[in-house]
Amino acid sequence: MPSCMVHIPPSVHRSDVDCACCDLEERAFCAGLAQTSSALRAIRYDTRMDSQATIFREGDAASNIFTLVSGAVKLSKLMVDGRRQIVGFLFPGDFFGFGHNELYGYTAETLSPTTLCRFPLVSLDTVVAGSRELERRLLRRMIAELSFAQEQMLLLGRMNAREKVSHFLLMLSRRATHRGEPASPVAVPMSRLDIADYLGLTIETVSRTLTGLKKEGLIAINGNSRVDLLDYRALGLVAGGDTLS
Amino acid sequence: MPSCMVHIPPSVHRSDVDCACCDLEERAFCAGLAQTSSALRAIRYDTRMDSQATIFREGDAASNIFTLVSGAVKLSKLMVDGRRQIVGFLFPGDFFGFGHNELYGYTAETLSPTTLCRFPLVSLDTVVAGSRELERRLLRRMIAELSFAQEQMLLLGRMNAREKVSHFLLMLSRRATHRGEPASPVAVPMSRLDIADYLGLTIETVSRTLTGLKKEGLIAINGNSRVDLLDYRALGLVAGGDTLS
DNA sequence: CGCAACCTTGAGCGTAATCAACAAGCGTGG
DNA sequence: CCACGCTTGTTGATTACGCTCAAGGTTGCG
Repeated sequence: MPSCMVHIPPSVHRSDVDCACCDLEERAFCAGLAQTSSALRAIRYDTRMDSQATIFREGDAASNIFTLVSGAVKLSKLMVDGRRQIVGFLFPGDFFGFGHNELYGYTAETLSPTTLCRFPLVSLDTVVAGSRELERRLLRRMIAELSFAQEQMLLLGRMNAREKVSHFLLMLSRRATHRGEPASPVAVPMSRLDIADYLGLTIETVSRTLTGLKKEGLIAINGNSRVDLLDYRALGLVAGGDTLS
Repeated sequence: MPSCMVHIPPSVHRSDVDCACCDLEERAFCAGLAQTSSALRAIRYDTRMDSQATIFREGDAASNIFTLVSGAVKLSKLMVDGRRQIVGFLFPGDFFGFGHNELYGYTAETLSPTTLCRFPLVSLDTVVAGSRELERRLLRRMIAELSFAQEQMLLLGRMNAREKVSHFLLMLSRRATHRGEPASPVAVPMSRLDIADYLGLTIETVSRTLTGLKKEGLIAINGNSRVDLLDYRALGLVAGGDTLS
């Protein structure tokens, strides 16, 4: 890894680092294109952020889209009285920031120190117009996102606490393997409160359910941010026979 | 309305009716394009279906996408034990049928006698490749759909029964006005069970909540499939201050 | 090492689910 | 045209799952 290790100053800066250094490989929506599309590379900004930082807020003018390069991000929506729903957790390779009616529909915050690839939307529009392949990929990603959102609706509307938590752990594991990490000691970068707001539960119920699964020997808990999945088969059963038709 | 009133045989047939007869105007994703894109027009099939008919099932090979021309459609996901989550209700102008991994992620059924515009996906791919504008519109629609799905997550995860039902009625009303129908005596083409499976409630709770709202004078109920919204302001308050930031 | 944030555990409560009976539409056929 | 039966919706009584309120433990960071 030669020029990839070059010093990257903190915070935001115009990137002159070649996309070849991006270790996301085929997982990013822009994978492979940045090499071919100098236009895309030209509008790219690297952004480094601390843990627990706000990337943008619900209702802000949607002016950028982002690819998550390293770290983790949560997307959330708020009600006036403070009730919150987390609508997504993002990991390296995921993208976010498409707004409806020019506004972001959710708040985006980092869960850990994070590296982002930022694309100004106006510039991106013109770039997309120049790349059939890029637009095609964006469409495909949106379809996958929507499909995932519908799965989540099933979880929120029809699963009980045990099913929700099991499903959540299996999802973390599946996504970890998808980006080349081990399936079992799975990293849980989000707090219990975040998990609760993602699953439509309270923090107490999440905690109780996790201890329940632990006592049954399905999982082991290491220091609150790491969970071993000891019995996938049983967890899958608890998760309640995924949407079978 | 001249040639628009031509006889259309029942069931599926290759359409030779001009899209100009489509009264969806700018609401359909293909609006305006069918006139200009003879390719799109060429692959279009009209489909008529009875009420309570299955258009496709969750897990079927995704081979078509559809635009709803008239009638209403529900999209649902099933769990092995029969629990069901409705992930969307569709009205004229809406489109559906994009599958993830070549498979439909939900079952689509009609709620009333329905007219569909069906586009074979393989053909559409090539058509889309020929129309920048078409692809752009599809992407925009997907973003709007995703945004709506995230709203629904907030509803399913964080709202109580009263808020869910009020929100639901207001949504029906808003969408009715969007397609040029009156806001208040709003058509409710779906059963109580469908509403329950959409809101993550039981049929009894939906019923009780509706009678509750009726007794408070916020709505009036006409024959189970028509509701008058008597007090938008109050309903909006009950709906619990929409996602405010 | 000390403190503060986060997590766990417990007791009691409340909302919506469940179980059950009844009413109201609605389509069919006598 | 009305009676019948079936489907759909409403209402009631009771239960249970997860929420709330409260206290006690951990963890990790300065």
